[in-house]
Amino acid sequence: MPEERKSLNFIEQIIEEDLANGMSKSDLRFRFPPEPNGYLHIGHTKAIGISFGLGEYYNAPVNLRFDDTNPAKEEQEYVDAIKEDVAWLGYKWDKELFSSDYFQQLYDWAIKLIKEGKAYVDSQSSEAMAEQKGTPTQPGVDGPYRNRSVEENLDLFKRMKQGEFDEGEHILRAKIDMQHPNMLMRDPIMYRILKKHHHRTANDWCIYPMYDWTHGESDYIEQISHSLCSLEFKPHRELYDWFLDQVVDPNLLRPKQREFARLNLSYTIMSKRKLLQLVKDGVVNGWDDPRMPTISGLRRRGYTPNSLRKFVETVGVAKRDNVIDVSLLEFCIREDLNKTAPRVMAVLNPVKLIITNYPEGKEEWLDAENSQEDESAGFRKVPFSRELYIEKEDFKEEASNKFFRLKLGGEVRLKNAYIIKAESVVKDADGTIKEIHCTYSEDTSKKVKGTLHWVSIKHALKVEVREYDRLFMDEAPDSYQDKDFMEFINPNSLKIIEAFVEPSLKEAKAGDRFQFQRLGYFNVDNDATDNHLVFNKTVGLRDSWAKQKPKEKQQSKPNNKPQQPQRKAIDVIQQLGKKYTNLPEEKQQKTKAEIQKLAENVSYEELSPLFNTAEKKVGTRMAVLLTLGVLLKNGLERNSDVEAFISKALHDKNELLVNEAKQF
RNA sequence: UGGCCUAUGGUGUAACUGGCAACACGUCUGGUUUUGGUCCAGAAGAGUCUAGGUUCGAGCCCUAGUAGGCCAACCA
Repeated sequence: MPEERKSLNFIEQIIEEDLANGMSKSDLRFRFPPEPNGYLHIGHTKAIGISFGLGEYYNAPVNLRFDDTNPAKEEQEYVDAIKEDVAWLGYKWDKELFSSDYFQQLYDWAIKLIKEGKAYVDSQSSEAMAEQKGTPTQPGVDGPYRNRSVEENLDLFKRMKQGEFDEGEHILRAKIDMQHPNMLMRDPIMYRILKKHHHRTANDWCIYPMYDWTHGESDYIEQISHSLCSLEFKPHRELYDWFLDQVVDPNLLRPKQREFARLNLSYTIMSKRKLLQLVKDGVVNGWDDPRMPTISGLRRRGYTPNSLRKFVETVGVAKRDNVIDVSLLEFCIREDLNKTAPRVMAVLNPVKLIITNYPEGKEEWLDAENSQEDESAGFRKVPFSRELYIEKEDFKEEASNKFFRLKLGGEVRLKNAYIIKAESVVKDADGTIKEIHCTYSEDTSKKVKGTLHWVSIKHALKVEVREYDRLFMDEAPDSYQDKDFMEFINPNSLKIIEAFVEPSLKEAKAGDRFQFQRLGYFNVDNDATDNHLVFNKTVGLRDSWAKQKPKEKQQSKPNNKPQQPQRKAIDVIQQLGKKYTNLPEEKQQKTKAEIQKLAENVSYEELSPLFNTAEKKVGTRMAVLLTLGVLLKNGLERNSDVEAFISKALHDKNELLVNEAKQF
């Protein structure tokens, strides 16, 4: 197999290098370390995809480790939700672990550090310590307790553990360097007193280790080879390494922290704190509200694990800040559902249609294809009768011939059924259309441009449909320092309507996904009951008609815009010039002729700014020179700028340029 | 008066470690179609933040700028 060389992202490259440098493949081990203080969102999906993806790729174990060092915020509910989400995405963790499993080991190591004079108990207020810490631009100063004796530190720390002090009275700090340029190295806190119930260790502890002290050591205990996290932890790496230095056994594997850019999605927010606010303020109905960017929200909305995995894979891994367009997410779910979702007919915004030449009381059960993308999906029966619902949007009394749908006197195909012709409408006093009267023909072989979906009124099921729009109206709602993200909430993000669906949907179960033909993908919400179906709109179909409509309006106005603004000759010349020097000679000649031809349409005013082109852009200067030649031939007078440009070309190192300049 | 990171079409990532900038989404044409969907064919759009330098040759290496991000929680 000629094995197409797949390009590796920078993390994969690091791993490949480590492997090349002697690390054994069997030493590879990863971890996903969520804090159980909220639900996972789509940003976490990226982190999960990276670490678990690497695990799958290298057939290496991946631990699910809950980083639970802050009993004030963490709850069992979140642990359960996180496990459910990771499993739902289709990943299998090796071990389910908790940082709290390591509290004793961490404590023992802390004692060791104290004994070695590398940690001390500080007894100041947090304000005093903050002041001594300095700022990013100013070094810190040593505090008064920095040089306590080992004995005193040991005594104090043990008494902290025994609960002799109140919260805030003492903390344990690493003794590093208060003047360090990296603020995290200015004697970071290792332990604080927290007299809180912990979801796992209950009241066993009243001192809890901080993130930095816990994380690297946990990685080390688990022998994680590559500890991957997001970019904001980059400055922590130095401290991560320092803490590791204090305890590592050179015979054991030493974990390596590497950082990637987190995922951002347009028109949404990704902060757990802000997501929690949406839940608490009742803006949404819980963490799994289908408008939420949480994994549980997307699941309820109808997204598939596959689509999400494909999405994070497509997005890639790098180190620069990014904002992914939601359209990519939508593409991924459409792509997946197009292949897998059975098609059905549903009318969301009905208008009554009567087929006047169809016998009253007659009904037929017609064959309908379940999926044109999947032959094995087979057929089902849909009932047809004299009175139907179609979408209001699908009918106009009059319309241009760009409108493929039904209009008076026009013909259209009813999906899976007959061709009908609109004859007349019945309106109420306001002029609202109440009924459309049609005739039908049983000849279905005729070619007509439009095909409409429909349901038989008599047989249709009345259901609830929840249509969602983006939760925020701004592309980056939490990017403003002077505005709160809540200001951008879209008041119309949820629309609940009553709709009619074909009777085959009667037995649909929560979670089932369908394509409502010509409309979009929908799934059955958990709120559905046996006699009240509820559907969520996952995503609409691509709609090139919706895109055209605004254009149609514009066309009614006097249309005097040039269709395609002709590109300026000078721009084309610049473009040709770019590659000039790299071209083989034959092509150069061709390009040269092209430039000279275009030059006829260039003015001096357009050309002169290009005299300042950077020296190394030889190609562009070449093109400018050629153009200048044409202008001079056509009677342009030489001025000092022109002379200077030519002379500079004459003295260039590039032979081509010099030769050309010699022509002048 | 700091430290660290980043800079490639509208967006996101590539470019075999120096050889005429590729892929996906999006946009626009055209074709097929009992979904204005899917599918198929094609197009436009970046000379790689700027300025120097090294080189026959630079997105890639060097120097100096510029812009953006992160760092001052007893959060993770």
